[in-house]
Parts: sequence; C-alpha cells; structure tokens
Amino acid sequence: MERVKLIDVARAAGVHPGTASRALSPDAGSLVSAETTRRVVRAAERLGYVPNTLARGLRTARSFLIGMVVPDVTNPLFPPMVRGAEQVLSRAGFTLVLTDTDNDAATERRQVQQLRARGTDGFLIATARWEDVLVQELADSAVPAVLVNRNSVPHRLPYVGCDERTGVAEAVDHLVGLGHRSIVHLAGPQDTSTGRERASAFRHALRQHGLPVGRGQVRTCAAYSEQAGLEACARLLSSSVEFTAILAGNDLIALGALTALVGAGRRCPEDVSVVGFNDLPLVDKLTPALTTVTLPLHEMGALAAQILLNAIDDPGRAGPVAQSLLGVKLAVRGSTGACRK
Amino acid sequence: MERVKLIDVARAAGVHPGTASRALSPDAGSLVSAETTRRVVRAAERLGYVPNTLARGLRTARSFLIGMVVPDVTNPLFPPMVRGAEQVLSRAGFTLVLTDTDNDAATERRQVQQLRARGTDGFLIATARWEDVLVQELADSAVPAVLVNRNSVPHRLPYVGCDERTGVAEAVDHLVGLGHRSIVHLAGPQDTSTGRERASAFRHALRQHGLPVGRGQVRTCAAYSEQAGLEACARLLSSSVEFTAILAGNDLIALGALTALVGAGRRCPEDVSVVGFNDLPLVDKLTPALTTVTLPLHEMGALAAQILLNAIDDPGRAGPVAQSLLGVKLAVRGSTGACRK
DNA sequence: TCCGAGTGCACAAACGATTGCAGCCAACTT
DNA sequence: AAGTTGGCTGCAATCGTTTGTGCACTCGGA
Repeated sequence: MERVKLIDVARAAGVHPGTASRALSPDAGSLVSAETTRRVVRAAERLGYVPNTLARGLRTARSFLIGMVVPDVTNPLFPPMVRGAEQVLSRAGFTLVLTDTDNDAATERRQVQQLRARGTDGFLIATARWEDVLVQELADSAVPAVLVNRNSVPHRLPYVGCDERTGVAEAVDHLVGLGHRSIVHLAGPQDTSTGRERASAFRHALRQHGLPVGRGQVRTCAAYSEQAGLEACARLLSSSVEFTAILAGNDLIALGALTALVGAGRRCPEDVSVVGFNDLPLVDKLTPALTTVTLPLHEMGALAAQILLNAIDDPGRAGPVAQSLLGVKLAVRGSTGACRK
Repeated sequence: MERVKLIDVARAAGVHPGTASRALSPDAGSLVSAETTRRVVRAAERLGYVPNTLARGLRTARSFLIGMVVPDVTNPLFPPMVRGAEQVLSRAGFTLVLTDTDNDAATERRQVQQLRARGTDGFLIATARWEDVLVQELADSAVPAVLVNRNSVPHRLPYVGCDERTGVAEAVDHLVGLGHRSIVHLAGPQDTSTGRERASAFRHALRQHGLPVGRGQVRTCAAYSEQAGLEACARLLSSSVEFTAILAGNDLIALGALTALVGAGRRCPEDVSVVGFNDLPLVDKLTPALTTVTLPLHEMGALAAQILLNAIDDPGRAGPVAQSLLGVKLAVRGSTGACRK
C-alpha cells in the first residue's frame, strides 16, 4: 500500500495539485471556492491522505519539531515537565523531540546540532548552567528557545521557573516556627540558577529572622544527587558546626543527608529536622515522610511550551525578556518537628 | 548568518554539488578521487556545513527518526528504557522522538499517525495491549517496529521483554521458603501481556509447590496504579479469603496494598508479607523496604533499539520473530518475613 | 598513432509539497 | 455591448539532497 500523495488527491478531485494544496490549507481561506474545497477535502478523506511533513518542511522552512533538552530523564523532576510541554505542543500540531544529554556538554552540543539540522522550530532547555555556551549560542541565533526550570546568566531568552525564594522563605519560616535557630543549608551546585537562588534566598531568610549566617552554614554539594548529599552531610557532621535543622537543595540531597544522619546516630525529626525541595514521588511515603517544597512541574512545562509557541508565531514580539515564576507550596510532613534544644 | 548548503561547499571546493555529495557520503568510496574528496571535506569543515536532514530525508525516504511510544513518562518504569534506547539510537545517528499517549488509544493513534507522516523509520512500542489494533496495523505495514516491555497477541513483530515467569517463580519460592502457604496475587490488568504472564506464572509456581489455587486467590486490578492496588486489596480484605502474603502485579499495586493493609490494622511484614515488581526508585527506602523483582530496564530499551536498527538496515532478514527475554533478579528486603501462622 | 577500457566528474531529474504569477471566465459597470 | 474587475484555478519554480546516466579525459596496449 503506497502512501497517497497530494497529486493523487488532486487527480481524484479533478483539480491541479496546487489547488488541492490551497484547499487543504486553512489559511488560504478565500483563494479556493467552497465547492472545490469540499470536493478536495472529501477526496483527501476518502483516500486517507496524510501530507508528507518532510516535503512540507523543506518548502516552508518549518519542521513543526520542538527539541526539549534535559540532563537526565530518569530524574523524576523532568518527566512531568516533559508531559506538560508535550500536551501543549501536540495540541498545536508540533512534535516534541526529547534529548537526554546525560549531563554531558559534548553530548548536548551534538544533540542540538542534529536537531538544528532538522530545522527544529524551537528549543526548550532544561539543562542550563549559570554560564552556558549553548544558551549563549541559542540566544544569539535566530531559532526561538525558552529556558525552563534552570535559568542562566542574563541573556535574551525567556525563562520559566518557579518562585524559589518564596519556597525557601516558607521552609525557613516553618523551621523557625518550630523553634529551630541553627539551620544549615546543603546547597545544590552553584553553577545552576536553582542552586544559587536557593542559597541566596536561604541567607536572606535567615537574616529576616535576625539569625546570623555563620561560616560553614551553607555547604555546596557537588551535584543534585543522593551521593553528593550524603558526602556533604558527612562533612558537616564531622565539622564543629552545631545544627538542629537542614534545608536541602533538593530531595535527593535530603535523602543522602538522611542516610548520613542515621549513620551518625542522629534521628530525624527528633534530633534534626530535614526539609527537601521538589517533592519527588514516594518521598511522602518514607519514614519519616519528607517535608519538602512542591513545584508545579507540569505547569512549568506547559507554560514554557506556550511561550515558545508564541515566540515562534510572532518572532517580532521578542520585546522584553519574559520571566515567569510559578508559585510553590511547602508540604509539611514528618521529617520536621519542634526543636528540642 | 545563513545556513551553509551543499552547493556552497561545492562552489568553495570548485566541484559540482553532486560530486560534493558523493565525496561527503562514506559509502560512495571510489566514485570520487581521494584528492577531490579531501578538498570537499576540507571546504565542508571550513564552512561548517551541516546537511539538511529534511532534504536528505525527502530524497532518500529515510528520516533517521525513531518513534518511541510510552503510556506515561512520569511512570518511573519508562525513563530508563527511554534512556537505554536513546543512547543506542543516537550513536547510530538516529533521533528518538518520545510520545506519551497518556494511556489513551485515540491520542496514540494521532501521535503515531503524525510520526508516520514524518517518515519515521521505525517504532518502539511500550504501550502494547494484548489485543491491540495499532500493533496489528504496524505489523501489517512496512515500517519496522519492536515491542518492548509489553507483548501482544502473536503477530510478526519482535519483542523485547524480561523473564516474567522466572521473576514470579523466584518471588513465590522466596515466600514459600519463608513458610507462607496462603499467597494471593494482585494481578495487573489482563489486557497487558505482563499482567497475564505474571498471573499465569503465579498459578504455575503455586502448583509447583503443591499448593492449591483457590477461588479469589488471583485478583485483577483495574490498572497498574496505587489506587487500583488499594481498591483490590481492600476488596480482598473484606472477603473471606485468608492470606499471609501478597504478590503484587507491580510496585505501585504493592504500595496501594500496603496502604490498605495499614488501614485494616495488618502489619507488614509481621502479619502479611508483600512482594512487588519493577523495583522503582525509592521503594528500597520505604519502611518496610519493599521486596521486589528488579528488571533490567535500561538494557531492555537498548536491546530493543538495537533490534530495531537491525530490522531497518536489513528488512529482508525478517525471518523468525525474535523474542528476547532478559533476566530479572529478586531483591529481598524488609517487606517479606517468616510466616507466623 | 589510434582504439578500448576505465576512472572521475558534471548534468539533471527526481523526492512531495507550497506559492507567486499569470490566465481564464463570469459578472458587473457604464 | 464592450470593457473592466475580481475571483479561482493552473502552471511552474522552488526548497536542499541524492543518484542514474553519460561525457570527457587519461592511460596502456597494439
């Protein structure tokens, strides 16, 4: 069974392929008579015509392809964003191409290169580093792109993220409300906007409560991973810093910290309270259930996709750089409790 | 900055575009002199030539696009498979397009339709139902496809899965070894191969141990979800069936069952042992840690991709339908313990 | 010196859709 | 009734590559 082409439809409807093309394309409204349009549409349906996207893309320089770049799909943070983005894009007739860079800059380059060769219409970037060559290149190029979840050093690309500062503030408020005075932050990597933002917000929140920010009270983890969290917390435990609560850079770091605490004979929440970030699946079922900041991941993906679509439709309206921050919510659970010291 | 085209390279090298094309394509080895090839390659590098995949695809009827269809990316079962597949495919110069059908047949049709319009070179299907129109259509069509994780009623498509039967057998052996005689199976949906296979293997394993399979001892859940597991387990608890152990169709069902057990005042593992399937992230950190069957998800994805690539390279060698089953491993943890009755 | 084989390259036709342009016919105006 | 307008449709070029065909040139042998 051969694929049916435009020319087949045209023949069946007794018109020229060009006319058939116009009849089937919605924007050419009045260029074709209603009667002819009807005949063509009917023929197309009868034959099961599906336009060849490659050919169309070649001619129109539009591929209807959107590339989404994530560092690691197996990190549960990303699938909901992917999902949100895909729903918006596919409704608009675009196809989402997901690429996993495995946290590797070289892989990322290669993937993006390949996608651009396909005439990809736009990019959703979730891998941004604070100083990121790729982001810079995309900002300089003509192809629209939107950063999501992680921002980058000021540039001309729109960004969709969430309100990290308020999330951190609520977490700190919560801990202080429980009586904690010695709170430590196990920060995420400082070459990511989330890592920087949360650390900065942490310092700010402490000051708001009139608490001093001592040396060694903000400790940077090597990565957003359980292992890195464990190591950072182990170093913390073997230092002279006193603390009754930990604000982790994200849930994975929190998990690592919990392991380290258990290893050191400290109980949670009796001895140390722990707050995470992201609300990954199942962290609410742990013992103790993790208190954490919930992010609207699905909405972030959807909104980023929407903004990208707008930018594609109307490249002129670049205007002011859009920064969209979505609201977050603190989920209070078992891993935080009243300070006993 | 305009994209540099083949004709630019040809001009720079002082040859005809056709010649340049041959010089840059590796298979046309001797059709072009070494000297000319060198000149063309150098020019291409100097200008930063990147071939237009659309144009190439249009001419060669090859898109170097592979579609992977999953029911729900946010289910942690799939990302590792996606990752494994992508690594293999991207190494071979293919781009993976992920589509999430949201467990909806209509969405699935639309997505696959759209991908075929793009001239997708092959499909990896992880959504197969036992009787699946889409699978049947793909099997009848000319485009290569490989089923992964879930099989379908006999057809002519290769399948990559894992050795469910052995996994179930090991789980049952383990439970019987702990002294359990009354084991219940909360089976997954019976319109999936995994659901059927595991249920059938469960019955078989019980018989191997000389245990009768009574009525109500295999209960089908409406979905592979926590909610469905909770409901099925609640029904079980309110029935007259006695049991000291549960083999769940997968981890989500196991989680639901655990919740239901707690609600009914039964402790795990003291009163009831529970075994899951899949070994999702974090289930090893629950209290109790879930005993479950570990699947080589990454390898499944990679192998499926490899088989698909072979099928694309050499469509003739369809030959016998390949069924590849990868080995599984039982991870014994805290949710199973000695029978006390 | 001339011919046959063989190599290396240029030419142009595809692939399938879109779109500017031109022509045709009908209807309307004067 | 002839001219003009305007609405539809057909024609053909075009997007950037690949590839079948054929020409020209070289080289070796007779």
